[in-house]
Amino acid sequence: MDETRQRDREGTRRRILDAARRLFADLGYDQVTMRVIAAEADANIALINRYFGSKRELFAEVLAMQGRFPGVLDFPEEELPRRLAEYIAERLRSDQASPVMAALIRSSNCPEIHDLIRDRVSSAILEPLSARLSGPDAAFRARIATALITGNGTMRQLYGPESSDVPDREAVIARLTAVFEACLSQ
Amino acid sequence: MDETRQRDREGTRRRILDAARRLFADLGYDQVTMRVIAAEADANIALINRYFGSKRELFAEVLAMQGRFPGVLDFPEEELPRRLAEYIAERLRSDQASPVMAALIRSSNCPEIHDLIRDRVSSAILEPLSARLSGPDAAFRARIATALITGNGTMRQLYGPESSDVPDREAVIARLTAVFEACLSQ
DNA sequence: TAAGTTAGTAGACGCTTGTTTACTCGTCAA
DNA sequence: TTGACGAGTAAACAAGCGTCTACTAACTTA
Repeated sequence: MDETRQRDREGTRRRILDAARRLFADLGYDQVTMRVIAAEADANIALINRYFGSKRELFAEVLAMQGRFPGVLDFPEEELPRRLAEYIAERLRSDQASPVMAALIRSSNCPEIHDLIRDRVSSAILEPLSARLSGPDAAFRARIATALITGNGTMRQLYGPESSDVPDREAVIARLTAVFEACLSQ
Repeated sequence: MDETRQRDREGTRRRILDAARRLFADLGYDQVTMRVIAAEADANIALINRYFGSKRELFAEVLAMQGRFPGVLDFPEEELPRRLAEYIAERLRSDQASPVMAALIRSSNCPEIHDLIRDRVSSAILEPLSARLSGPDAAFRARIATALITGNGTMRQLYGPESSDVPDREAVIARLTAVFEACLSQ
């Protein structure tokens, strides 16, 4: 590459961050190498460590980019099962899962970032969900629902987005709503 | 090590297999190195490939060791929710999860063995569970229940075996039974 | 006892990983 | 025009990985 390149610190930083977000979501933390991120971002590999410090810190910044678990949790308690069901139903077929959610599931076994993952699941899903539940054992009920959400991601990862035997959207939502009600009800 | 060692092909093979089962369950496929397996088995590293061909084939053999998803599925349909709930409740606190189950969850993101994991989940959980369900959408209902099982494993991996806010066993089983009923009921 | 088979060993092989160093050169203030 | 700053680059670094080869030595068979 003999061409001269623009000097654009902020732009390069953003390209790296975008590439990292895509790749971490698609492949998980330890299946993504610095060289692949650099190539995808069309940047030099040394710039990743220059701008972010390390791969781990880059991953932390990717996690920090995204907000809470998509607006699903911003509803009154009695609507939560239905909203969560719709969210899962959407993710069952659609090709793109939530990047952060995907990164979490695909990276949960990497010890280097275990604390980042755990804190993120806590602050983005478990705690806000638990806080919305009234009655006893709110934390435990939220934990079961969270297990269902992450488990759905794992199944999707194993079997791909389009499982042959998923019934129509109506039935899926009805079923999942009932399941979340069983998780979350007082 | 100047000591002479016993020549015991079957014994060495079994030591390697046992060490691999433990380590894969505790750490997942790609966090376990051949050298660590060899050390844990007190065997030479070259013997692993001699006896099993490759790391992947060793993992396949570890998966093949174990039978179906622990007897839980050998009950009539109407007992399944309760049995599954008891199984999960047990695994919530106890220190040792099912080795194969743990290995599955901790390794599900490794592309090298993706097909092994998927086939194993299918044959050990998804298909036998689905086969026991009557009525429409059996495969989908089984899939939700499987997501709950694997998701529970993921949560356990993130937060450890002893989560502070787990209610007493009675309440846990009651709650989980209701959730599995919502998953599996016709 | 001599020859052949094979379990076990030590060490290197080629490769990939995250990270770092030494350098080039575009940009802008003095 | 000159000099300093810093974005961008190429190459190397040490460490780790799965795998393989050449060898030793224990057991079996003739």
